[in-house]
Amino acid sequence: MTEDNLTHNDEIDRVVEAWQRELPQLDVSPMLVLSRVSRLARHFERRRRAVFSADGLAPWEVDVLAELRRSAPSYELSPGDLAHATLSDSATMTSRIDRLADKGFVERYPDPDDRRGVRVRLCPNGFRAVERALADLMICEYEMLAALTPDQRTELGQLLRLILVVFDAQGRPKSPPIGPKLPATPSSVTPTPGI
Amino acid sequence: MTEDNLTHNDEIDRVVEAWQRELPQLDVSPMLVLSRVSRLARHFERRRRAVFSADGLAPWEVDVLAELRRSAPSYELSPGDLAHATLSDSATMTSRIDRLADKGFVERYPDPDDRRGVRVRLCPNGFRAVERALADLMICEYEMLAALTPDQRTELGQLLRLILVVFDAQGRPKSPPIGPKLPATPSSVTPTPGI
DNA sequence: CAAGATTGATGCCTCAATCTTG
DNA sequence: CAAGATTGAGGCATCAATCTTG
Repeated sequence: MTEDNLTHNDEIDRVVEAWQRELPQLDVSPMLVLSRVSRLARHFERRRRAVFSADGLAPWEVDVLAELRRSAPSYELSPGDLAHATLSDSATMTSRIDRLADKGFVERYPDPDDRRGVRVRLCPNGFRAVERALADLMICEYEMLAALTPDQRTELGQLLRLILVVFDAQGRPKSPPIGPKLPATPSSVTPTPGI
Repeated sequence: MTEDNLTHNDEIDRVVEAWQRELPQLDVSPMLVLSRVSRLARHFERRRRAVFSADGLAPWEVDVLAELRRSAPSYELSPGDLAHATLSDSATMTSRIDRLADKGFVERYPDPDDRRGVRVRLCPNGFRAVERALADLMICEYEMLAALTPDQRTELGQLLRLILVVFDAQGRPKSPPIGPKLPATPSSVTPTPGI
């Protein structure tokens, strides 16, 4: 019965097949890439949560600490930098820094060059935590890619980059890089950024 | 022109380069795949939010309604089915169904075959909403993949499936497929599901 | 006014019970 | 006891408004 020839294997294959049956006039083939990306990201996030919980950390904590760790040798960034780097809201970052400071992982101090600004510095405590978490994470990630050959991993990374480059290149504007783009009523917005 | 050095282009290239500088002893190459997946998923989620907001819908609403829409011809599923299909918590699904029922998109009624169970049925209201949202989403997704040739899209989908199959195949057990154990010592776990 | 950061309100998700039924 | 669904508590994110400084 279920002896399909290699083509119908994961959940997305079944989803796309169902859409083609229900809405034959709609081309849902982009799902074969993007729904898989979403779904895989959710699985990955669950793994990250499990791995980090062994160290008493949450994924968002590692995200922030890792950003600071990589900013060596100063080990400090502004909240705005952190928000942009982690693709999160500015208000979210304020809250995150509060909690990380409470745990002694980072400390805040006023930016000497700009009185509006703040600098967030990584404490030794956070330094050790993030390095341990990262090592654990790499073991987990390595396992997740076990089904791929080295060449396939390289190829997969390159293909994903082709899509990401569009976002990260024009990524400077903190506003959503591309507007809602003609859903039903283009309400006089979105000057059509050149893709 | 852009033929030779297209190696350092997206954010993940810079991240990996920084880690190799800071922690040369740690192999972070899995990030070239998995960090890109995560990051792309976040970008994608933002787009989805923007697209659906034009229809007055949230991404999680479309997720649930789409699952019901594809369950034709009955157009009904149990909360547990929906939770599993959308990779979300059982409690989350209860809350979602509450809110969708308030909006008249779905309705709940007791399972005639199992008095513990509940059936969730798609209302005409939700039927129309999800079909419109899906059409808008496909336009958005198509644009996001514009940088790829058809062959590249196919290839990318296949490579992602190789990873997903491992999750979706053994996905039956509701417990996290792999325990939070072994942060440092790969002792005896990971039964290596035979692809 | 614009940029940077913060605050409070609101909404959604996760987790640990709890209740009912098989 | 196990499965299915629900509840309430707590945590985190998002949004709009605010305050300060360039």
